[in-house]
Amino acid sequence: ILTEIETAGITLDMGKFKLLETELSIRLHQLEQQVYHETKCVFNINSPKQLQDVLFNQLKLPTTGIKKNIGGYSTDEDTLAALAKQNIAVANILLEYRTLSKLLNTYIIKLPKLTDRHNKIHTIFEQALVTSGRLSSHNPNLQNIPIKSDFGRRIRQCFIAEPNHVLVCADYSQIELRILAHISEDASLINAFNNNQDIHAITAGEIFHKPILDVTPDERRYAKTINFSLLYGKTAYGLALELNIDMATAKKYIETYFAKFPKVLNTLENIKQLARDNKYVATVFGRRIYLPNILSHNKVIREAEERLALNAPMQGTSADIIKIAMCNLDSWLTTNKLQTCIILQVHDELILQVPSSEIDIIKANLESLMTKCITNLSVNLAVNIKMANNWDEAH
DNA sequence: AGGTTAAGCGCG
DNA sequence: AAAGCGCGCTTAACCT
Repeated sequence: ILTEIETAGITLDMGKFKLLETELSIRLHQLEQQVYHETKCVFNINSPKQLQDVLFNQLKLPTTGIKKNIGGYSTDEDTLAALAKQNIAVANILLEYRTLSKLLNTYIIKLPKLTDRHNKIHTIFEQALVTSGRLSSHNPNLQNIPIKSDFGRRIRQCFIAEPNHVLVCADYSQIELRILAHISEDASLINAFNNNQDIHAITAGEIFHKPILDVTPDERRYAKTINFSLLYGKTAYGLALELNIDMATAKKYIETYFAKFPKVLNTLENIKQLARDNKYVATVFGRRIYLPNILSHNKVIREAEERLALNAPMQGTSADIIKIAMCNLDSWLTTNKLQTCIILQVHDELILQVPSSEIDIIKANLESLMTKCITNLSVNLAVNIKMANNWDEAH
């Protein structure tokens, strides 16, 4: 078994990267000026220690409710966002500086230096490293290329197809929640997925006791957060923090959810009990994730292991499914003597580079290759497929 | 000079 | 006391 796979590579638009670098450097310089204007302090913004000193010792900003770490008060995103909410102008400037310097230093400056003579960049995937069974990407990591912000999307636009090719992006829709629906055998969840309904809106309808059509965007957002929380073993405390609501309300939402979907509650409790009994949990396909610390006398360690136990069957089964799909797709490409390459995998999505002449045959077969690669789930799988000349538009 | 840890943050 | 799972990368700070 190959544990380490070097990919065929994806082409970068070097010119676009250069333009982004110039633009971002200018913006970062402006932000530095603004930080000086607000603080009248000359210091290294990238130094957590110096920033902490400026914010809480020089400017004497309020420290109530601010997280602490070993060195004192934290200056992370949550902290700065909390300060921004109190109309502290420098906080917003620092937040933008953080985001942009991360993008510039980690991606825009580094990636173009790693290309080969064809302007292609190759990552290495490890197959047998991650606890849950996912792939791991390094040198460079191409599984954490930005997408969320505007500049992030512009970075993705720099990942392009070779001439006479397109990038095809195929991502599984809500795969971990579908696996939860399968494991819990909850009829209403399975039904919702099999009829391609909006799962977060349906959850919101149940939690807020109203018809799906009356669900507001905020209610849907809450439900979406709760749905994801289930997959990670999040507590009412964490939910309250994330949604910026009080803990009693958060607790009520979670209780209402479990009252409406009792089989999900049952499943999650079962998983924890199995973990304690066996010292492992398993994916739907029987692959085990061992949990040596599940009975630890240290509560912090034990509870962290419990959250891992809850998450591992869903994350692990999802990892199994996409690996099976990749194997099937690869042999299908080989038997049909196609030039299409699987060039990246990002946990629940595949990126293919497809010659123009093969677009039709890929269009006709990719969806069923990915959704029909397994037959033992009681819930359908769904994939979204898009194609374009760059990774942003294909996503 | 060179290695390691801590803080922080990019993605699913 | 802690509170959300899985990763890898960069910078500053610390250590030898």
